[in-house]
Amino acid sequence: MAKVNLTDLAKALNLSVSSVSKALRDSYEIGEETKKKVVAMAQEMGYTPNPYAGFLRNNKSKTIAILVPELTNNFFIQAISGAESIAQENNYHILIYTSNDDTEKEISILNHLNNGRVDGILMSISSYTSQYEHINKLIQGGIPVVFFDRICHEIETAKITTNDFASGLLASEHLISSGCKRIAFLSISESLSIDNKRKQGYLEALTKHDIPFNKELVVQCNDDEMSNRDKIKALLTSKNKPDAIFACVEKLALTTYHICKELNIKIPRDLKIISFSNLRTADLLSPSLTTITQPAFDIGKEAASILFQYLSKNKSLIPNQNIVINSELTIRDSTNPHLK
Amino acid sequence: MAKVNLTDLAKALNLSVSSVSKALRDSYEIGEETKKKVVAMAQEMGYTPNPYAGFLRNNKSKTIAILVPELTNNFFIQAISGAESIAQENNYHILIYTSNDDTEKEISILNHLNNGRVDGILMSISSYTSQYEHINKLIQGGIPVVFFDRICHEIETAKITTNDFASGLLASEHLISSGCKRIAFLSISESLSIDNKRKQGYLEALTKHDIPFNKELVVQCNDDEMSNRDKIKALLTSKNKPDAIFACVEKLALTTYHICKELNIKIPRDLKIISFSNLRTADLLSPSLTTITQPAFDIGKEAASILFQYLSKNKSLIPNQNIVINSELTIRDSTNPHLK
DNA sequence: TTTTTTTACGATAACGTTTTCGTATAATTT
DNA sequence: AAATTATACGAAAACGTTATCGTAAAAAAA
Repeated sequence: MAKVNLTDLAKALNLSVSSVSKALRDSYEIGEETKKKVVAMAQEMGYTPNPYAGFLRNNKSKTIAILVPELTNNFFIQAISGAESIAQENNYHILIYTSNDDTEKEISILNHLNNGRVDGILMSISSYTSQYEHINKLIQGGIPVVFFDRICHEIETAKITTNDFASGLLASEHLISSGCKRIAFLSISESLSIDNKRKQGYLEALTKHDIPFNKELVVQCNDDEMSNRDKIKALLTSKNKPDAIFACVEKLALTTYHICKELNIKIPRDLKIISFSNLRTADLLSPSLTTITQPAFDIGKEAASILFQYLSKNKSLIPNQNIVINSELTIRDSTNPHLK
Repeated sequence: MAKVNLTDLAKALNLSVSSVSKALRDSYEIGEETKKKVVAMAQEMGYTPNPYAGFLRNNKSKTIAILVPELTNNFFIQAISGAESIAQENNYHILIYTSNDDTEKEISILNHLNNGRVDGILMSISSYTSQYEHINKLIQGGIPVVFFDRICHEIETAKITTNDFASGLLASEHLISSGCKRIAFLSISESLSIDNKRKQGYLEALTKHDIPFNKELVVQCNDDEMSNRDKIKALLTSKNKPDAIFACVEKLALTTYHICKELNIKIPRDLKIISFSNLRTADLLSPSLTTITQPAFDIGKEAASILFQYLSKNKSLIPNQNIVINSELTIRDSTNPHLK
């Protein structure tokens, strides 16, 4: 059951390798009957082209990479799923990589991709990445990069995000309109663009409604679950504890839920919570969680579409552009002022 | 900024291409000083080997495929994450494919992979797959396949599962010991091995505890969310409605939760629920959900480990073996007999 | 010193495609 | 009938590696 290649086919057909190749690619140079014979024989002998030979010859791999900080994250997996759907349509293959939110690993992965293995890259940068040479190297080397969600402003290319500032403002105003006066903001990263924008929205809401900004109400979290627990617990047991929490990412809202359960803090009576989240069970939580839901699937689709659009044009330089797909506020019990 | 290849390097060093290649692969045929010079120059010129040239030459791609029915599924994504961690350790790359639980697509994807694009495949079969020629073709063609979770008994290779029968028995007995007498089983597929085994465990529990089997209490669901809703709703509003539900997969438990909310059925008072699930928010649901949690991450790790073990030995034929990693029962409120 | 062995490298084929170019035959035009 | 143009195919180079083999020069053994 040895693999059959073009040479085998050509011998069986008494044709040259080049003619067989052309026949299979439906070239005008080959007669109709010959084409049919070739296709039939290819079918019969179970011929499948060796992809790597073609990649080598054409310098194109029909493969893209998706790099995300983590896989077990509802947002990222939905975005990947969206990108995958577009990739299937375009007959592209997807290589998956995770950086574990580690800049070193991100650099290492991207460096390994800078060799023609992929035609393009879709990525969300790690929270701590602040130097971008490794990404610029790729683009200069002719491998287009499209950012989604955790984007990098400093690099000129396409960036797909949601309306983070407006959503941050909306979320905060929703809390304010629910009667909250001491709103805490749980941040996941000081350097991340999405985090900053959401925070800006939060600050804008405070200003707009004449609520004094209190530094202690901004809690700087990170990837360490344990340390986040401690920080949030400290916040919720402090003298001037907040009456509401705006979690920048889902994970922090869930941590808060756990802590509230532990400390017997009643949501929404004692504390209202809103969060950016793609949790499918938000409405089944106890209490159901008010969320800003990002269109993760569509963001992934859009990112992939843009990339393929330029790849099909053989344009590796994607002009700078910011594409924004709006999030949706879904009001549930965790911010309901009338609930005990 | 053209890509530099071995020829460029060789010219710059006044060496032959073959010597440069050997030097970079640390061959004993090359002198120490020369090696150093070559490595230094490679670094300086930013040489990265073209992977496809090597793949073509060596007939090895250091790439595996993972094929799952769906991505937006906690179990699969955790399993993929586990496999990915092992792949990173072994410097392997991962191509991701989804079949959308569609046998046709599964066949199409696997056929496209039967050409040396990947060195091996990790997969969970689609619910409806009942012919296995497309998989056998791969194995006979020298591409090893390892199954995880949704395995295929008919094919001789490594299969990683959890203890489905024992867990199904345990789950059912837990419901029985919580006082349930009319336990419904929500099945996701009649042909799926895991589904059958869990159901066998369920049946065994009934027999063991002298509970008569009632055909109407086995609800055959599928991938159509709407039709599942109807079926479960019909079940819960029928004359002989159940006092407990054992959901074979997470999705069906969540659908049941939604329906109960809608119909105002109180869990666990009116209906107890247990489910196979990898939901991270199971303990935050209203009420918290009693689960059989599969070691998804470990299953993925194990599947990848087995595959790499044979790939590194250049053995493409993996002997038949069933590896079982046990699930864990976590008792929560949804099956608590003392709760109102 | 002569012979053998080791060391260090180069030439070349091969992996399986795709594509450019050349050309014999057949078809068409003058 | 002669000249031109399609038509249908083959030869060969190229993509960038790796590995086999051959061989000078240097080192070791005789």
